[in-house]
Amino acid sequence: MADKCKHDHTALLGRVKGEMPGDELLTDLADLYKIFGDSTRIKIMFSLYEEEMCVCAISELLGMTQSAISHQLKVLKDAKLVANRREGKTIYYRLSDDHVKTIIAQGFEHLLEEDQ
Amino acid sequence: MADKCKHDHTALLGRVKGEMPGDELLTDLADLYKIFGDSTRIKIMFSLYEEEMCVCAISELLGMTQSAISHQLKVLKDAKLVANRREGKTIYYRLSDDHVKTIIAQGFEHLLEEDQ
DNA sequence: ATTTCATATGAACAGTTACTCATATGTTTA
DNA sequence: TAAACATATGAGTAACTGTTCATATGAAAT
Repeated sequence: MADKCKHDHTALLGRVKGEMPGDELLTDLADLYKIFGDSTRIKIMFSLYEEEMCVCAISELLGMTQSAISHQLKVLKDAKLVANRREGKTIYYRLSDDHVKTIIAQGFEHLLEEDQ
Repeated sequence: MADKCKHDHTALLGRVKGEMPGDELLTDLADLYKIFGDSTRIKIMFSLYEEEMCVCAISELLGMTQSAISHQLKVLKDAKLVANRREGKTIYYRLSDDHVKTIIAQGFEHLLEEDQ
């Protein structure tokens, strides 16, 4: 699978392989970032940054259908990035974790530094 | 586009809209995370965490074709997440920014906390 | 009980993406 | 100059993803 080249990488590869986390963990990490990698989901998470919101409020805020928002909320909930509570017919969503805020803030910092 | 509901969200939406960054910035943020959301690219970035590597070394380390790695390195370079230098026929890649490390580390923290 | 309202969900479709294969580019060595 | 080597890149393809549309679920009100 990996193409051959004439370099001798044995020492380097030994070192790097030792430091690398396992495949499974790296895949999990990629899957986590995949969820942040969609503007609709990012907007949903930003909407919930300060306070909880019901589905139709998010839908109205983002100008998207309730169905589209619900589908994405499911993705976010499966990843445990948001949680919800029911109050009658209405379901309120919130960020489930302060890490979500930290991750978003970190990405922002990167973006803003780049602009300089 | 957004479905109607009987709730009155005017106050809430006013507040949240004021706090939300612009659409363009949120899209840029999603695009940044999109790049982290692929296990091959994550593995490449981890490979470069401690020291620079040439393309064929990465290819050998990950057990993938040189072409596949080169394609992904281009994505990473276009996003300015990696940089490279030439030394004869060989091209060495490195992380272009300490932010890359911070972003990865942040995601890891989230994953590890979840496991508890 | 039936209707209304808020949300969830399955199927289908269009757009995107990551890899493979073949080939091109750029550098060194013979 | 030609051959060998390291890397880059375009086209093609299979798999994935986000939205829409239609419908289902679950709770409250009539």
